[in-house]
Amino acid sequence: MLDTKFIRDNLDQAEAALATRGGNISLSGFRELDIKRRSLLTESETLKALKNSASEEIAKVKDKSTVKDKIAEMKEVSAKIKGFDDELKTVDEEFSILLMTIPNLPHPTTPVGKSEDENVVVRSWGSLPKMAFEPKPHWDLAEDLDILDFERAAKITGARFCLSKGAGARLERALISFMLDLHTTQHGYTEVLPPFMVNRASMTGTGQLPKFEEDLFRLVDPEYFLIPTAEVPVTNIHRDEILKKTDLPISYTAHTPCFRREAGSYGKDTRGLIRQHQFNKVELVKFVHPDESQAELEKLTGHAEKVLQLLELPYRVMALCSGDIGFSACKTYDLEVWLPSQNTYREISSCSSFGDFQARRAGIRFREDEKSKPEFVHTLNGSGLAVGRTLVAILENCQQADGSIVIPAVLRPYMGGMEKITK
RNA sequence: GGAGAGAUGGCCGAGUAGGUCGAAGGCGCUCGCCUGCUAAGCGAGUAUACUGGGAAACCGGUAUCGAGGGUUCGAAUCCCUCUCUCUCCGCCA
Repeated sequence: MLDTKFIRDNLDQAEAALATRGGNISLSGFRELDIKRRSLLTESETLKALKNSASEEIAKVKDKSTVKDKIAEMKEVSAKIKGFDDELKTVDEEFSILLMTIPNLPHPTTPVGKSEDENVVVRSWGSLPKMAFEPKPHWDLAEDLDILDFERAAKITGARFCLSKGAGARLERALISFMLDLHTTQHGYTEVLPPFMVNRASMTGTGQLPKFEEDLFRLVDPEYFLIPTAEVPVTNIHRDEILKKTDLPISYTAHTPCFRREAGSYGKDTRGLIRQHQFNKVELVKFVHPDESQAELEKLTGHAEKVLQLLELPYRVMALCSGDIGFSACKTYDLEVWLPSQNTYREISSCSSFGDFQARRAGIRFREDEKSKPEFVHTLNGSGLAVGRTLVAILENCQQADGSIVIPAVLRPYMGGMEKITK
């Protein structure tokens, strides 16, 4: 959610910034509703002040029969107030829906561009594997090794689910442990294990609702949502709280499964593990002082990169352009890992700063010092990493001519010393 | 699933035959005084949001006693619905 006072005073500037996201985001309704809302508020509150002072007088009088006229008058005033308040409620709802559906303003350092084609390569790491054979896609490798079973998962549930088996299941578990251990012991994050279902208020706090309900799995009774990312429950840990400045920055890491409808992506990535309805992810979430958020984004991105470096997987860092960043984000770096079978880089982590956009929605604040008014913190998060896609990258990058997989050295302690996955 | 109890400010905790209660008191915290140091003591202050005025300091209005609705001139106090917490019973990983 944007700052209403800021938009009120800088409507053109805000509109211009939003225009760089593409689409037609008009703020014309904002001014109208804002004015209407405030004028109703003034009328209603003036009457309420009148009513309050009259009530006080009535209270002082012992013999109520002497204030009959006043009581009758106030009855009318109350009815008028009700009228204004009903109208105000309607306007407020409209106004808040409008505010909730306006995306964040891109950060000045976010490159301007229309689509993902205009994202900017910031840096690359590692050298691409040289294979003296045709690299196989991960689904063929996994099927030959009998470590992933898509067909049976489809039988159990449906399309876009996967059953991991044997060394595959263990490798996934190893990756999760490795990532969590790295972030908690080397990068200063606190591990949390949150609920995988959240309520509507939490989804609204981080920006998935009200606009993106069709992307979510929803339970009907009670109405809960399966989390599409740990960002949701973890950022909401501090919803409606005033944090101590000395507590900042707060850094959490969490492994959770993530659930996504993937509506509207029916044709894409239908084979393999790239796009699933359920996948594991280790998430990094930070609550920081507003002055630190850009520096913290660089740090957080570095923490995600470290995972790829230790796994010796080649990747590149992309700065997403204004047309490609997410709804709540003001700046985003994507990490893209090399996939030999596709001869391209694919997203494996997305690291974003949100400014005070989420904090304002979710009411997450801090005080600069004891006496000052609460201010909104800045929030950030990033994948560190998407586990399923990491598994894909390992299978594809570490494959051998005979179809076996050499396990990255850092994972071997988590695999009981196993060095290679073979038939 | 059944029975019962509860939800008040940073925390604890008063407040139900509706009226001067944004809310006693205590703790904590901040500032000042006192004290050789520490402890103790004394005094003052200490919620949030929206909104009007002001360059600002600040001043005014409104709302908020879990959430929403109702009764009333007036509700923390009465009525209804919902949410959450706790206790006991049942069931269960």
